[in-house]
Amino acid sequence: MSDTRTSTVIQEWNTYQGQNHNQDLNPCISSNPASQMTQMDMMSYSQSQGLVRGGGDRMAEQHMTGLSYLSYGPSCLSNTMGTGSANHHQNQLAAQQDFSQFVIPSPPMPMRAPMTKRTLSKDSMEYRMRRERNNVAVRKSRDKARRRIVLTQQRATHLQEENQRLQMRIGQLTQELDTLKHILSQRHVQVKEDRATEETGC
Amino acid sequence: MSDTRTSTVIQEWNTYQGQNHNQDLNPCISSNPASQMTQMDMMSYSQSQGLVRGGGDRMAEQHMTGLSYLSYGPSCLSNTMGTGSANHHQNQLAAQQDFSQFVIPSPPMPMRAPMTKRTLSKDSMEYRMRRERNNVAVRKSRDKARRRIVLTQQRATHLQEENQRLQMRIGQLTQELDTLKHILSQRHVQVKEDRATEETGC
DNA sequence: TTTCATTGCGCAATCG
DNA sequence: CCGATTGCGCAATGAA
Repeated sequence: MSDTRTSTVIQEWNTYQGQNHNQDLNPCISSNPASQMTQMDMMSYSQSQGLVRGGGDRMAEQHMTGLSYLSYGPSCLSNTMGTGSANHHQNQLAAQQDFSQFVIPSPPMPMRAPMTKRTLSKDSMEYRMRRERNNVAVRKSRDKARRRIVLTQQRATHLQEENQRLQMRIGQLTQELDTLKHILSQRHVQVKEDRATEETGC
Repeated sequence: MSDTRTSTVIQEWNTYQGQNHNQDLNPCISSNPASQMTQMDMMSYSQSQGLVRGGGDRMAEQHMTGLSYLSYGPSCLSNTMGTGSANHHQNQLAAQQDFSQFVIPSPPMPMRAPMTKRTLSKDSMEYRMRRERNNVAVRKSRDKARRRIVLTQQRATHLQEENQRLQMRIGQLTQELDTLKHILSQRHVQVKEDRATEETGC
């Protein structure tokens, strides 16, 4: 599943635009989030939702087998592209590079309206709320997974130890059993001898 | 470590920009993936190493506390923002909100030139190459982790079963031992009685 | 310093 | 519709 996409990403990066994105903490800026609103630029169009990216399109796009993406001119895409997630998916698709066939050929495709349902936006408070809740859930889920892994590991270790104790115990019991069996066999001989003596004696 | 960032994210989202990103697997494309990556992954790219990659900037950026980024005009930043990762770090730091003290006060800080070395990428082929190699490494590492987890789970299950078998074996041996001990004790009594009889008989 | 390996994290798609 | 999971890419960090 994961092997094929390696090189493909590379081509996609071409579509990237400058985006310095980031940086982590710039002291001045980060301090007051508000300041950054710089980005508004993006929202200028983004939430307009109907237009360019709205969440709606998101859904539509996904199932469109990437057709919608073809339309991306390097120009429009370039600046809106997200760094993180945006890429992955495209990569996977782009990797094969043979989308040309899909572009026109598909007739049966329903191709739903781009943003039928919601504004979904990126800018919407709604969106951020959802994202934040999901992030919390993700952290929770991962903590749980981590704990589970540790417990399983400990359980295995414990069982391994107990196992050795049991093996040892079995060794002891077997030994003891052998001893008793030997004694018993000796006893048996003794009895016979006694009887013989007994008879002779009389 | 992970607790504080919850709310902070919200503010950061302002910086977000649109990005449609997306899409996952195109049926046609995804078809052959997986297969082998397991072993070849390591060597596949490893040897390419010599050419482009500079790497230097990455380090620089990280530890510059973002100073170099300040130079970024809001304009360029706004649209270029990455969706995914860029945020986190900001969050973590932003959460503390007391960076103002660091901004000016730190005199000893070397503060290297903003973009002295390289264009800093994002657009650079170099950057993409590095990212892609890391993505491969990450997938490899996670597959490994997943396999390890499964194996540990199986090991635990196996040990548990063996454990039960051993317990049962111990039960059998103990039982057998008790039986023999009983028989022996009886024999002992028998011998005494015999002797008594013997004496009396004469 | 550079490379690969790990790890924490957010995003988006899916699953219950 | 919501939280839980999961695969994925990014960036920081560890180790060689």
